[in-house]
Amino acid sequence: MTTRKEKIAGDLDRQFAEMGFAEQGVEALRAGADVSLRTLYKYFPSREAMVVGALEHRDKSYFDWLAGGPESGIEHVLHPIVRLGDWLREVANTGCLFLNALAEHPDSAAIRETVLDHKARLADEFRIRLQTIAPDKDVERIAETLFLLHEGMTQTARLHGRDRATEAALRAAKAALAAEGIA
Amino acid sequence: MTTRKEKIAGDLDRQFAEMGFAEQGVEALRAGADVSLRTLYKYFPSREAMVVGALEHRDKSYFDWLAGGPESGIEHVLHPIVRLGDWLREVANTGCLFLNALAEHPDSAAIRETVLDHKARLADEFRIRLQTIAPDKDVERIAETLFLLHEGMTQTARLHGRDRATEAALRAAKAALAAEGIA
DNA sequence: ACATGGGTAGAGCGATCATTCTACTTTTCT
DNA sequence: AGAAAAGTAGAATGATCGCTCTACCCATGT
Repeated sequence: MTTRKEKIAGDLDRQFAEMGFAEQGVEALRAGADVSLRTLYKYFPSREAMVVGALEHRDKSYFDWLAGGPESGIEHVLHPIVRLGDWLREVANTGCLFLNALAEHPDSAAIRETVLDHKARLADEFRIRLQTIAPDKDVERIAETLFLLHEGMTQTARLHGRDRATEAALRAAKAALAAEGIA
Repeated sequence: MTTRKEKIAGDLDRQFAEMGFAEQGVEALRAGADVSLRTLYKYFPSREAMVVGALEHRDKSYFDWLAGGPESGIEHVLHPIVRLGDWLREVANTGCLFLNALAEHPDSAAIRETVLDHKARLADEFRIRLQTIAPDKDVERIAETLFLLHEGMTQTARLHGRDRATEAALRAAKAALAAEGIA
């Protein structure tokens, strides 16, 4: 079951993603979530808390999105990049919500922490998957490369189109894995 | 010789880079550029024009920064990525000013155009360099990969540190070139 | 000498911002 | 049924925003 707070957080996520952070005043957020100002402030007592709430919602959504997929082989490792391609095609393609938030609020400690936490967990995702299929390799180093490709793909997609970006990232990932002796 | 407008644009660039776009009101920009409000508005008749001016200044700075370097071989192609590493170490490491601006002003046509123009020219930079050393290869496709690595490196640097990001990008670039038969 | 162009300082304007508050209604639980 | 909790609408507040305007200053060139 989803609580009211979670529902509102989802609405905030969607609105920040569609319209950016700067252009969305609290009144617009309220209208988009279809709640009263009082209720909105009850769950998210400041605009900063609304941003953090939206990011936490997006964090959950995205890791849910990555769940499943091949359990072994190189596909297991590449799966997050493939799923990012699906996300860009099916959900949204407006850059990284976390990095956009960081760009907009560079001196909010709470937002910064939420972003860094999400990105650290994403890097872990690649490490864990690599550890599963190639524990004898330099997992740390290869995971860093895959993480970099994931970030680059997100940004390139909004500039050059999703499909070109997805293809480039997957090709580069395979080349990087091959160079490390992972086929 | 640098005109007054160019000097102010440089100040705007620096301020947006250091403090982000959202937190900088026009009065703060004025103070940072050490001019009067009237003069600032004379050269940049709106806040949007100030953002565009800063981006155009950054565009020039960055392509100047990429100039020079090895004239042949794989180093010629990798040079922009090496120089990005220098930039992140010596100049600033706060993500991409252009993408940050786009995140902050998603529905300003002028800003969007300035950003897309810069990124298109950056992609061209890789194409031209590839054309020089490997005109028989699929320049378009390989350039896309290098562009993606450049973008990913910029974002990864502020999350995981410049040096790790630089190493990962260079390694991935070499692997991608090797996979295409460019040594 | 003095007009002119380009500069300064900073007050003022209307709009919008995040946030709080009052007053009322609906839902939920016992 | 009735109390308590949780919702609604939306006005009010004070701060800040982008931007304009007035009034004055100081170089420079003929």
